[in-house]
Amino acid sequence: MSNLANNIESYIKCLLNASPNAAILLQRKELAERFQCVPSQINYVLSTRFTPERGYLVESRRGGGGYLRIRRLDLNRDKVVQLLEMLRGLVEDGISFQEAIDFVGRLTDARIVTRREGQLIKAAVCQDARQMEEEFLRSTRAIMLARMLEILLQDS
Amino acid sequence: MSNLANNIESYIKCLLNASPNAAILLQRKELAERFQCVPSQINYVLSTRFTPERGYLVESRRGGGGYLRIRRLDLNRDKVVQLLEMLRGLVEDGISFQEAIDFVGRLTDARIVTRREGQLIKAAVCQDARQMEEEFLRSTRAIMLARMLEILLQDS
DNA sequence: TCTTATCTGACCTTATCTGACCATAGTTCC
DNA sequence: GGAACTATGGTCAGATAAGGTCAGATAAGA
Repeated sequence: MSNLANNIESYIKCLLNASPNAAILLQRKELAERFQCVPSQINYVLSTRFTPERGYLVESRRGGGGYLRIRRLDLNRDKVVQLLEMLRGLVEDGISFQEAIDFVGRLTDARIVTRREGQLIKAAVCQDARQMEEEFLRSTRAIMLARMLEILLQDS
Repeated sequence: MSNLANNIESYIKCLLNASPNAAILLQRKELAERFQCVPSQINYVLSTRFTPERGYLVESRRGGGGYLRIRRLDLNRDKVVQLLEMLRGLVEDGISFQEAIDFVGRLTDARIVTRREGQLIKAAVCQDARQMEEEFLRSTRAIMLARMLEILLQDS
């Protein structure tokens, strides 16, 4: 269903797509006015949708002439390989379910995996807890994700 | 034999039939109001009638702008029906690693999944034992496989 | 009567949205 | 240069708007 947050999110993404370098500069107040909401609603959207985990970078500046700069960091294959390295190294820390979901989102956005493949990965990674501890789950998830990524990166 | 649950069930099925892609998006509260019952009655109907075993998928989201999305899986193809049969047994008995591998082989042979997708599934399913017991692994594997199959059965 | 299916309501969790108050960066005026 | 003013953006608690769960009451069948 379409709520304010979703609308603002799509609007920003649309602007980002239209931008040649996947970066936009805008004002919080203006955006809030366009959607007829309080300015802090913009912060809500930014903090829930445009997170680093999802591949976005937000900078801002207060005061007169203040602004918001939103950038989308696109993953390329090399970056994924790097991330994979990290992931393998960090098997102890593991990865949360949400982090995994966000990561897969980035992969699909960057066309590194298809939508269907992305869903497949998510399905695999979303194991239900049952008697397992979160500690253990995190690490299992990381291992599995790493293995799946390896497969996807090696061919094609 | 027309009770509330049955009426709600038919109503939803009717909407699904009218939908071009066999998927609908609605609100629990609204539906409850239409049938003048408590919202939780909707959950009852969903959990007894629109189960994966019966070929449906239900997603939902809470909060402002929350929704229920109900999808009917395309069960026309014989192959899919067969898969569902297999899937049903799967979760109870669990599945060994080799069985899983073989199963995926059949899926690729039948062109239900691509080679790449098949590898992905295998990668996910081949979890290393570590401290887990085989009994537990079998069931974890089965559940995961079932979840992935569910995804694949969705009309991409 | 006994069992199973329905149905309800109280209580819980999550997502969204607002407004009051805070922090920072220019601008103006002395 | 500094004080006062103005223009932004940031934070956070609390209100609002959904959907989820579960125990227990009720109804329908066997």
